[in-house]
Amino acid sequence: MTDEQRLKTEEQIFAAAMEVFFEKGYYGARMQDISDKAGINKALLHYYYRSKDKMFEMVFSKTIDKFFENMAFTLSKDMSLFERIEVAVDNYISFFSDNPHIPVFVVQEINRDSEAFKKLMIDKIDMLRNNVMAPFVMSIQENIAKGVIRPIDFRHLIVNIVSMCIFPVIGKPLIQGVVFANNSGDWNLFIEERKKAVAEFVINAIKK
Amino acid sequence: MTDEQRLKTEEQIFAAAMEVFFEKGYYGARMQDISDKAGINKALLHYYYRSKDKMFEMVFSKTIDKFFENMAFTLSKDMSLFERIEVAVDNYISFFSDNPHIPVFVVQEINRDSEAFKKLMIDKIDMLRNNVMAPFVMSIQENIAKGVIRPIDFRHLIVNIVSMCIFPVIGKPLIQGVVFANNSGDWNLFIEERKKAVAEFVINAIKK
DNA sequence: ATATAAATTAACTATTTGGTTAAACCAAAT
DNA sequence: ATTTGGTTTAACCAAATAGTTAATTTATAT
Repeated sequence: MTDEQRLKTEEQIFAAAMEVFFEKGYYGARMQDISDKAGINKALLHYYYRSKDKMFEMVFSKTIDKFFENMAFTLSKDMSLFERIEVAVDNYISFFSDNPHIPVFVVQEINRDSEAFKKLMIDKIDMLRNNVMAPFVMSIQENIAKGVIRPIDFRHLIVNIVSMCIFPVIGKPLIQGVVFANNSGDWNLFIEERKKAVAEFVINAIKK
Repeated sequence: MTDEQRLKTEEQIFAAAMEVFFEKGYYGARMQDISDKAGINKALLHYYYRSKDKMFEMVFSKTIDKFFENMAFTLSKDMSLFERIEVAVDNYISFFSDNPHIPVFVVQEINRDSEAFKKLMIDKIDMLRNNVMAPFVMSIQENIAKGVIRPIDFRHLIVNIVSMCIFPVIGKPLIQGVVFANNSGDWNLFIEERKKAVAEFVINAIKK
């Protein structure tokens, strides 16, 4: 069996594992379901990934990486504060709604075992804080000093932005019920609109 | 055995079931854990609540009720739009942070079986829409007409408010990592601050 | 006090689940 | 052709799990 095929099998398993863990979470995921989805024998799961725990750990770790990479990507550019906000919001909403399982999965699992998550996060946190937080916070301070925006606690601002981008995806059934009365309306249109709506909302909230 | 004692047993079981389902979710909850926590024999669970499914259904239903009641409570008063926002935000943040397991549980379970949730919600949705949404939306339209606030899509406004109130609770480990660098700072203080910060943020965002 | 009905338990069952094992398979090297 | 080493599978195992049963205890009514 060639290297390509070996990798293919391993990757197929991993892809299947992601799907199942995303949909069912750690407790709900079944090794049998994963091997069925990958089209291989269940024993192969343990051949390539020793245990459910190890397998989950790799899926979770990779997902957190992807999550953080996306959080870090856009804000590292050199832009004005308002541009930064526009681009970040657009990027976050795109990412979350293109990968709707990820936010639900991440929220579920960081609350199931928050210590494991914090340990996992330690390595990536500095990158995020240096590349994203720091320049963003500096930009905020500058604009406050220049009198362009109101004085505001950057922690609340950041949490506000992320909340508005991420919650609609994880609260979709709730929002569809309350806002759309389950007529489901055009959810994709609603999310598309939010890219502009949220950015405007934030900028209006801080602009003097 | 007296009526009080009978009720006491049933209620103890229910309370234990809530705790375990809140903490572990449907898939992670174990009937044995629930009976241990209630201090009774496992068979009693089935004596009072036929199955895990039925028991979960009752816990979930009661939780959704509590959730919706809280969402509905404050906005039903007769206040100005800005007062409404202040009171609603204060109330939502208080409720969610006093019952931090509820938002995580609800988000987890509405995504696990969103159809079951929608069915459950149908009865309560009209109440919520009539008592909360309708007067709030009317107030928004009035204030737009009077030129007090910018024209804004009420759906996005509502989703924004709820997002900023609920997400910090369900994303706590993430936020603690990114914003507090896991020094955990004073989380309770941060949440307390948000009651004012979010209300101000929203009002500034819409005020002309 | 005794009969009756409800509450409670210990012990059990059937099924599911993560994980193992030994044999079969297959590709490449000799 | 045969050996060799990694890959894959069918069959199996032990523990866990939701649910059941039959017996015991407790409370209530007569």
